[in-house]
Amino acid sequence: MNEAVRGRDRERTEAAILAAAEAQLAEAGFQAFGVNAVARRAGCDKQLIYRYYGGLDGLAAAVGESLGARYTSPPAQPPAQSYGELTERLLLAFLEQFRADRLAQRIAAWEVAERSPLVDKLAEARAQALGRWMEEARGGLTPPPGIDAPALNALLIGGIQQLVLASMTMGGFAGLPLSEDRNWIRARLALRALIRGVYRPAFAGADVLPGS
Amino acid sequence: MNEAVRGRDRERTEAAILAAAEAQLAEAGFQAFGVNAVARRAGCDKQLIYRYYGGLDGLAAAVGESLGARYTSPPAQPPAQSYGELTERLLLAFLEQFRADRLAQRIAAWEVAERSPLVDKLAEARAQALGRWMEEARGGLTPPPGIDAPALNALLIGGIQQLVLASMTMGGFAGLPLSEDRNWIRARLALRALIRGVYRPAFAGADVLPGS
DNA sequence: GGAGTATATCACCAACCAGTGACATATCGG
DNA sequence: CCGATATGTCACTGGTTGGTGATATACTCC
Repeated sequence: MNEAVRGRDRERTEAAILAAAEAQLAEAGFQAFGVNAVARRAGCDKQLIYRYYGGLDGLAAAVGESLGARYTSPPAQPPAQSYGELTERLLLAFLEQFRADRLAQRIAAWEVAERSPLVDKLAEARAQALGRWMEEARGGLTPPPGIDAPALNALLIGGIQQLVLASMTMGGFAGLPLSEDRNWIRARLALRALIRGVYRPAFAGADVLPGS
Repeated sequence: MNEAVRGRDRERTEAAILAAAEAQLAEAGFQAFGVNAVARRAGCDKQLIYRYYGGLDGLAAAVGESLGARYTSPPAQPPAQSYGELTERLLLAFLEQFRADRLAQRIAAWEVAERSPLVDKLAEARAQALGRWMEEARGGLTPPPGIDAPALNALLIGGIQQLVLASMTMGGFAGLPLSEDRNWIRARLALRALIRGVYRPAFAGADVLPGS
């Protein structure tokens, strides 16, 4: 993707750099996310990263902005009957979503590894996208009284993230070998059991476990 | 801690290097865990790291071995009446333990950031220590039928880890501002609610929440 | 005391990194 | 057509890293 290939087109070049940045972060991880590596991958000089994005920080901010579009609304479903049912659907969907999104995984790993203005922008973008995604699907439902939904969600979302992240690097977590699909089914069932346990007794149907 | 200070004493030097390694990893994180940094902190030449530990890998392995002693058994308590009660106690204790152990946090963050023989040794040591710790407290109790304890534990432990790690770097997680102590109480209550939800109905007493 | 060895330090290498100034060339407006 | 500007490339600095060979110094045993 050098000049000879694509001509002198700033827009195209900027797009190429942004794409290279996302690819580099997703495939090689945040440790290998540097000006040199991105420029190499984009097939242009690193100077352009400084000129067009003001350095790696600006580039990361651009990645963050382009991140919002990744969280597509879950496919239209019959509206949930209760907050518990909604939570179950959302968190199971989040598991699949997150498991399939290497870029989000890398950012999540980055968030817990280091604090820097660079990762702050990405983390904020990811958090907002996730927040919007959940808010959009909520449909006016509110948690039943006596239920601290934000705390419960934080714990469960965190558990999901940890399972996915650990499965990618260590192949499992806390004794669960998550390289095998059948153990992912166990994880989904456990997640469902936890959710149903706290949001009981308002549970009637929905015994189908998506993704299994 | 150079030669003039401590004399020529291999044992002492090795101990100094190991201590420096743990301190460096705990305080500065795995990104700053390198031969140069450890040697600087230990006040000796990095050559000694190669001579005595065979490089950074061996040093990491040594850190891992010395890691087992960090997980002290929880203070003797009246034996748990049920597996659910035991789980509640253990996971709440794990939260406090992990929150206070910067070294364990750094290793946990490392585990999800990178796969390398270096982190493998540390991760394995941490996993084994955690496993022993839980096994030791189990006291012959077995999960009730229909309960997938390993999967549940993995999810909940993962959630705890994620909350702690995210609170250290981002100051919160998924909308929970974990810089405030009162929100940590919410997290503990949510954890307890989740556990009690799945292990119901075998719950009678134990309404005191440790650490609040 | 003197030889030999263990211990510690120094000096250096090649590779990589972020960042910048100078230069070349294509494109567009007068 | 020619100059100005946008775009792209090159070359270099200063700094850090992991790793290694050579050297200096202290300790030990004969």
